[in-house]
Order: sequence, then C-alpha cells, then structure tokens
Amino acid sequence: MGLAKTDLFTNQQNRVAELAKAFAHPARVAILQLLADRKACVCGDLVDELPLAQATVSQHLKELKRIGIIKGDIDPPRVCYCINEPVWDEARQLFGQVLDTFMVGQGCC
Amino acid sequence: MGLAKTDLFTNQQNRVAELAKAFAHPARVAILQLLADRKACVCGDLVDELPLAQATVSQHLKELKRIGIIKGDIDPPRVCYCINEPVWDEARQLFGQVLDTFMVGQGCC
DNA sequence: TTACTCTATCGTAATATTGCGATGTATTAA
DNA sequence: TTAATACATCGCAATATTACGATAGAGTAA
Repeated sequence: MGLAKTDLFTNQQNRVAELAKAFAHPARVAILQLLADRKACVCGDLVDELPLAQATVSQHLKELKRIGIIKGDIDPPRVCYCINEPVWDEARQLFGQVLDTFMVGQGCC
Repeated sequence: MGLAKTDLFTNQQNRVAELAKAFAHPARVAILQLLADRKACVCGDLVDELPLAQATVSQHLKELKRIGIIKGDIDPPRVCYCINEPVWDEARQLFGQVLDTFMVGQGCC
C-alpha cells in the first residue's frame, strides 16, 4: 500500500519528492505558472483561468501551501496567493543538484 | 475522481507534470540518483540498495521507463538500466523553463 | 438587517499509486 | 535434463489523489 516510509530515504530524497509533487499535476503546474507570471495573485482569477471547479482549485492551492511553495496572505475579502520565494529557490537548487549529477554524453549502455 | 483531463492543459504543462512524477517519490529519486551516479546500472544492484521488495523496485522501474527518463537494455541474464539522456536533458530544460519564470526578489505580497 | 461575493471545507465517488507475495519467463550453470 | 538466478508480471490490499457539488464562514454592499 502507499506507505510513505519516509525514514527509509534521505532528507534530500524526501524533500525532492515532495517538491516534485508540486509540479506533478498539470493543474498545479498551471497554477504555479500563473503565480510566477504574477498576472494573477488572487484565487478568483485562478479559478477563471483553470478548467476546474472552485473546490478543486482550492484543494490544489491547499496542497501547494502545505508543501510550502506558495503562500496565501489574507487580504479580505480575498486571499492573495503568491510564490513563496525561499521554497521556490529551494526547488531550483534541489532539482539542479539532482539533475546535474548526470552529465549528458556519458551513457554506459 | 482522479481524471487526467490531459487535453485541458498545454503540452508543456502535461509534460512537466509527467516528468515531475518521475521525481515525486523518494524511492524513484533514489533510483534515479543511483543510475545518474553510474555506480549501478543493473536492477539487482538497485534492489540491494533500496529498502523495497524486488517487485516494488521493478514496478518503479517500469513507471520510469514509461515516462521515458530511463531505458532498459536487455543483456542476458541481466537488464541494464540507464538514464535516458535526451529525456533527462528535456527534464532539465523544462524544469528550468518553469522555475526561471519567477525571479526571486520580486514578490508582490 | 439582507443579499451578495469569495474562498475554505465537508462529504462522497472514482481512480491512481504504492507495496509485496506469488508466480511466470528466460537464461545460465551443473 | 534439473537447479539456480534475475527480473517481470499478476493479483490483491491499503492508501492517496483528484474532482466536484453542497455547504459553511467571513467579509462587503445595499
């Protein structure tokens, strides 16, 4: 079963996996792109841009917030969603670390 | 339900999501790191390195192969698993594209 | 106050993922 | 031939994810 034996892997591996989850669904990629482009920092706009129900978008936002890659500051009557810069940078660094361990052009097979 | 409305998103978004899935589980991160380090190109070695049953490792390898980020060439009595260089490079480019759309230091909130 | 807007959360259903034992298949070794 | 090895696949169970309608809560506008 989908047991997350998180203690069986390194902290780096677990964190990479968690950050990768943020990008592992096209809707979340779309959300992150919209926020990164800074054209829409408000959830209402996001719902308009996405082919998903409001409840579904809210759920994705919640998951992205749990991972930490976005943050939502309350500014009634809206919630301003933004990229969380430190975590975004962490993702860039970690993905870079993993992807750069392999240098293209040196296959063994 | 987990419907993958793949036609509702751009090709780029769908591909990013698929490639991210390759990294969205610590065991797969570990597998990819082992292959990228090139110290183990054979499934038997991989099973020894991972805290998972042989069937489970094989399943992860199958999924990684489906995504395309690794390839398995038969070399009886073993199967040689390796990073698939073009796709690895594609992942690097796509993640870079997405992650670089946001420049740290310009938050709106 | 009431009505309206915006977003979160609940409840539910469908599907996907993860994990492993058991079994199958192919090759090698004896 | 039989036995052993290496890996894939099957079948099942447990859990996670995705999606959405309905509802709740908080604020604004009238």
